Amino acid sequence: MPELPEVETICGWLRQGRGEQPSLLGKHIQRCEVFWPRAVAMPSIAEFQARVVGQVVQQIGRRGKYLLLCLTEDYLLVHLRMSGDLLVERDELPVAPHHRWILHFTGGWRLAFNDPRKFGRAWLVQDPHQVLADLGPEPLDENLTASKFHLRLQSTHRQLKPLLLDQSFLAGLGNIYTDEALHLARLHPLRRSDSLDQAESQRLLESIRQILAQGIARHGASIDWVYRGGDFQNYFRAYQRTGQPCPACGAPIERLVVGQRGTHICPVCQARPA
DNA sequence: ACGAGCGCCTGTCGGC
DNA sequence: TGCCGACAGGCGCTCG
Repeated sequence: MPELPEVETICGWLRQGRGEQPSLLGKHIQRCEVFWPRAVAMPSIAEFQARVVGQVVQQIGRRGKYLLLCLTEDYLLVHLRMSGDLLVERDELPVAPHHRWILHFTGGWRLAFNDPRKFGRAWLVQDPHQVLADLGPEPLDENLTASKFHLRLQSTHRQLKPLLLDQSFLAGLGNIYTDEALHLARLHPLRRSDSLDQAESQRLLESIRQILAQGIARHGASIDWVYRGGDFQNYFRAYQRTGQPCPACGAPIERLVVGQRGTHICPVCQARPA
């Protein structure tokens, strides 16, 4: 499920708690179970389990689509990929069907990584840079100015959509928020990045930020069978709205495939490049 | 440098 | 009803 707003939402819930669920800050890891070994990318399962036990959660953050738990001695990084979720739940509950690993805390709570499609991964490392080194800038970071963003776009000759999905160009956008941002910016996903003028680049950056801010404010999108509590799916402009009217001009939204990803555009607002 | 194709996985949905 | 292909919020790899 996870793009930047969903990961940011989960990050906030882990940090601040949610309803009955407590914050994980200060929680002491007592035991660790792994049910799907490939869900742990690094280190070995044995070392992962041995090292994580006894550590305390000190900080919780996000970088791109990665969740970062800063522990006493190590960092636990989690990437949810397509279907992953992190759940804080009572330790006496039965293990749900798609739980891939569980951290048991003292005090009767646990953190479960649930992931039907098994694409998600966790890393336990001393230095997060080992995993995050190739990530591009955070789109919401004010240090990313419109002129810097324009220069980054000019530095390559790629289709806008695959470029925005490239995490080394910009960290955090996925298929939903890319389609939404391109629609808001009135830019066709096949436009070449170095064809944008200064004003278009600025419009794109502002659109990305506006869409991400809305997504975060709505606690992300909840679609398909995975429900997590966000409702941004009710405000989609283009994504998965094939045939429905464009909110700006009323023309029917079209679906095409760009870079092997389903892509949704308004054929009127987002003019196809020559 | 860039993009297509494919693998990794499970589940859902629409068509026949 | 049952089967089958298309598709799904991601990303790393190979190949041209």
